[in-house]
Amino acid sequence: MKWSRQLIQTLREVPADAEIESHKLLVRAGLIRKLAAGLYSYLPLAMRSLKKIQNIIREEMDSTGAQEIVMPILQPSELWRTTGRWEKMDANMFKLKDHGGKESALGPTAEEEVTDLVKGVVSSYRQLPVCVYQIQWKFRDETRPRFSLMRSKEFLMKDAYSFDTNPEDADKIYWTMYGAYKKIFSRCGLTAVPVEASGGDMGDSLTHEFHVIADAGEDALTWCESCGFAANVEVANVPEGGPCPKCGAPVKTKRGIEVGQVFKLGTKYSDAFRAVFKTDDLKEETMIMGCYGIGVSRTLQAVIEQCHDKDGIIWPASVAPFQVCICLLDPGVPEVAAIAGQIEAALESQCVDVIVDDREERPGVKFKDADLIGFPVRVVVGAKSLANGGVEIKRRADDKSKTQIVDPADAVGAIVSMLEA
RNA sequence: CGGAGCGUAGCGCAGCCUGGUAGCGCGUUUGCUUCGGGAGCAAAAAGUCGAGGGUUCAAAUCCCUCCGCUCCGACCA
Repeated sequence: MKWSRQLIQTLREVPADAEIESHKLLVRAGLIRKLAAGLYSYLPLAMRSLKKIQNIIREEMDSTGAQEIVMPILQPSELWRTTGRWEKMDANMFKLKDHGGKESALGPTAEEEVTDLVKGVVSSYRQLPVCVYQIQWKFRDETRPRFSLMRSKEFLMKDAYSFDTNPEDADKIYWTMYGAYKKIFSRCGLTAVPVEASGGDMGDSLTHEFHVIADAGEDALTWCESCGFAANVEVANVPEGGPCPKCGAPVKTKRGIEVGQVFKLGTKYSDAFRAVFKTDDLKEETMIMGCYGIGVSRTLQAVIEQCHDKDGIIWPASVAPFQVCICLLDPGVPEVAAIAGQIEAALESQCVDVIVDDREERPGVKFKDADLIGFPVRVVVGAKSLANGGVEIKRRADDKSKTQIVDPADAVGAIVSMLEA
């Protein structure tokens, strides 16, 4: 991929309306642009990362046996009236009418929609348990959108819904999802911790939120380093230095970005929709539900909030827009360009995402931009590097002293092992 | 939704108090010189000064109304 043909525009100056580092970097590195408050366009670099996050989510969800579906964003009001949430969530929903006056909402979530769907498809215990998920744009009429993708009016969410015949199985899938979430966030390069949380209007008791610890986070957490207890202050509001509800040791307060949440819904929605199934002894029982959300676009920002330094983003290789950037310092010198082209082709043949900075820019500009966007591995190919014995390779996360000079013939192997490190 | 601040070129800003030809930096385009950590010089393009109304010979500037954006708080399935 040639940089000169990509829609990438980095900014030297910090956008005036950005407050936190990840927001500044999203804009400065050319990942997003604002349309209006809480509404952002995703440029190609952001899309590449977003797709990688989605694919990690898909792989982990699929491996639990969950099945991907997609449901309409536009949801008729009757669905919401069935559970009483048409009025209850009024302040947070974008509502609209069609030409005939029929009311609908842009989906802020999909418990009603999925319950209605599964109710129509499933009628026997033989079809259960089942777990479905979608990755779909969601809409919430936030009174105060904040920090770009962190709290926006339109955002990408993975929402999964489980349907079980008995509480034991429902419990099992809850913890299966809990485990899958840990893997998903870990594979995205994030340190995300599950904390006990409150269910809000969603359903009953048991729920965990997954938080990326960050000062910029919107949620306050009670944190015990002695026994590992962690909870949203909504459920355990213990002042800093106060006794831990579990072990009595003094607790700390931290802030977190909520990137996911798992809920046990029980029969709140299946009762409302009469989502029932036939048992093997011909009785009718109500499905037991759970729901499991991940803020996909918010996760993208959380990665940046957690992985950056003064020079820019430090992408984990798994979700970087490109894994490797080849800084071609003398694009006009045919032999130099040829070597860059050979390395590019060899990397691509090994399914490594690579972008070649072939722009007519001075070296300093290319280095600054490579650091700002934060490609995990930077390769420098130039007349000077070749005179010094080859090409330079360097991990973004390391300082300059870690630069290696390798023979062009050995570059691909060195780059791949650097990516795996 | 309450409180505070801000809207001037793609981005960052000055000018407003004290009304009188629309400015600077970055970015963009062209040329020359440069060329290993955001180069220098020269030239150029790009603005309904957020919108509407008012005052005035004259409004980016003063007055009124509205809209938008940001932060703090409330809210957050």
